[in-house]
Amino acid sequence: MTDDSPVPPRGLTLRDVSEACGVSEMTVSRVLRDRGDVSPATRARVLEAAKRLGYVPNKIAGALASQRVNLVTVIIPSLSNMVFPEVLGGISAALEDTGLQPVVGVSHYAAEREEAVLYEMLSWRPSGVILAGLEHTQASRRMLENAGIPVVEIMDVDGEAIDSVVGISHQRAGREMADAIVAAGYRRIGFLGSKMPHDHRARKRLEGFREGLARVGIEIAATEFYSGGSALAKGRQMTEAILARDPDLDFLYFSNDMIGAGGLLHCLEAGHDVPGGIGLAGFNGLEILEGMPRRLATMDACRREIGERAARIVAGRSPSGLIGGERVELAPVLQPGDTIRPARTG
Amino acid sequence: MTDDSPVPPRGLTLRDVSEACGVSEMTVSRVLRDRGDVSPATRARVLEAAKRLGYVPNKIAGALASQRVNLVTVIIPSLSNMVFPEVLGGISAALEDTGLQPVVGVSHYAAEREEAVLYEMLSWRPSGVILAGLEHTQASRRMLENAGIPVVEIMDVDGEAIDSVVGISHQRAGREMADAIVAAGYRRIGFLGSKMPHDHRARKRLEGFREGLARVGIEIAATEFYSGGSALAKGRQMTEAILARDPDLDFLYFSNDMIGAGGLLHCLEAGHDVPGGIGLAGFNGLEILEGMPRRLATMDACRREIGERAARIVAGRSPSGLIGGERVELAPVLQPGDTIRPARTG
DNA sequence: CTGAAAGCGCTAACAG
DNA sequence: CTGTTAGCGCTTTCAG
Repeated sequence: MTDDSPVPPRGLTLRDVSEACGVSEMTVSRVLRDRGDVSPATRARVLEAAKRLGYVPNKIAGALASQRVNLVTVIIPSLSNMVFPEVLGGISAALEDTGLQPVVGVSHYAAEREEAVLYEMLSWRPSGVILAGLEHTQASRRMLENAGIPVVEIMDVDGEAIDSVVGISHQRAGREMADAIVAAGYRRIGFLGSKMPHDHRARKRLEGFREGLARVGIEIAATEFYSGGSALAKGRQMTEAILARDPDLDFLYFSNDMIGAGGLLHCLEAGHDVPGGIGLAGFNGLEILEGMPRRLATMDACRREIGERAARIVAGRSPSGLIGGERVELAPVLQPGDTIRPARTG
Repeated sequence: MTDDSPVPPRGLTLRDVSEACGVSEMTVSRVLRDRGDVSPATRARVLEAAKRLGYVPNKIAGALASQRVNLVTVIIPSLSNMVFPEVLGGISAALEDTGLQPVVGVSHYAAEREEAVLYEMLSWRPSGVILAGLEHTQASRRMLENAGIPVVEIMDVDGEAIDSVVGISHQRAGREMADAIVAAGYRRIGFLGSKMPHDHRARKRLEGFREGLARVGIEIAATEFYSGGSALAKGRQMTEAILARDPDLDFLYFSNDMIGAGGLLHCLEAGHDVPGGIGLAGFNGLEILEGMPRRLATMDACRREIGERAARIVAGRSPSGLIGGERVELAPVLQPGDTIRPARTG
């Protein structure tokens, strides 16, 4: 613990290293950044001195001088929804050996909050921005347009992008789910979701879902919304409530897998015939579903791939070779699981 | 989209604002930072110009000049374990109006990775560091000791701290769980956990647990470990496996709530008598447990409070008024739920 | 209340 | 291969 090396309490500088090894600051800098040719001998001396002193370069000064910052701003709505940590996983993986580092901000599904976080983060002059959704404040859009760096909006492709976009169409996802449900012969359908007016993607799924049903002349028969609390518990309670109010429902579409899993648990306990008497489906393809008594029908939102593709665009490693303005629409796949009966044929 | 305001593609400077409003750079800077007295008139002119141009201050330059950075480095092992996002929630909340901003790094439970992330982040000269655990590489410790900023190690108090520490004793948590299980009359006990040699807290809980049982002459009768995959599914499979191997077990202690929940689901489906024939307990007090068919016994790890207390120390707002070297040990509370029978009395 | 000068610690761009 | 000279955009400090 007590350490006799002459380390100042704070902030060693290049100069300290330079003096410690008798090499110019410039050459020390070169060695430490692995730039330009330096003789092996001086190189070794520099590294030894830097290590001995415990020198940590000051990126603030470096960034100011070089006008280059290896940071990528990532703004997501929430960390408690497992969806976003998974996207982050994809981003981190793709950025791994690009020298870029993701820095995460959270908007809590509020555009104003997003604006504040964005402002704060842009003031560090990152080399790129990845942010969820296409809905932002006017000010946010202006900042992003003027930042002069790659901007990738992720998760959703239903709308107009600022620069590049990587995601899925939630409207289509909703529509396809409706099609599958109808094809399986279900007719009296309930929808359960969260009371989040600012979760645009959930809203779009619901719109697409309504539209899909409308095509065959069906309307949603009942809805139930929640806010706050344990999603699993809420799913359970909402399911009980909606079925109490409307026992004739033959399908429940949940806006996310967690409440869907809660609904599934309720139905099984209540002795409902799943998927014969009543079908169930969620959305996201969360890993947690794998441990449930039955596999809930769901639709994979391609979370990890979205993160990877977005990161590659920011890193300028997109296979397209484009410099911005890219549009990548991924196709979520329906995973019917065990809670939706096979489609009727003929 | 097309915007006729004369915004350069990148990086407006104070000078631009200064010229646009005919006020010295210095005064513009004062207005924008809300420092020093400025006449309302000039103040208004400056703000107007800054807003019109869409000026975003350059924190890199500001930080270099002022030697002050409003960033707090937070390094956690993982984002996929819901425990850590919850800690982050506490940190964010406590930092809310301190002007400090958390910046998150992930170590993936690897000390070397932590060291790399720490080096990277310290090179931005943050005003404080919060990191999980007490086990770090030698180099990490040195960096932290020499950084000259508040360092708070969180989650765990069993070991020697670098500066401040906020957490619980996982050894004691394990011991107390053992006591409760023994008091309830269970005798043939199995342990199920993850194969993570670098999850020191899980290891310490197991040690404490063993010790608690040893006091009354009991040894763990069977163990099962997993790695990777859906924790819920793994919990289910492991439980089935351990009970197949050793049907006489009357209690299963899971190293985390997720596998515990999986175990619970298995036991209920298999028709085991819970908690009469077999008791179950997890660890963490995760929210997801609330939606399960039964409330799994668990122990709250005080995640949010840990985050809050750590952040307050970094922000210099600790009620103790101390400047570092603080030690806060929180007491996790056993939540017996429905899966451990009442303690035998007499 | 406002401005001018002098750096913060590093790196780009040139010389040797 | 190595060193010198200017800044990067802002804030500190000190004069008005």
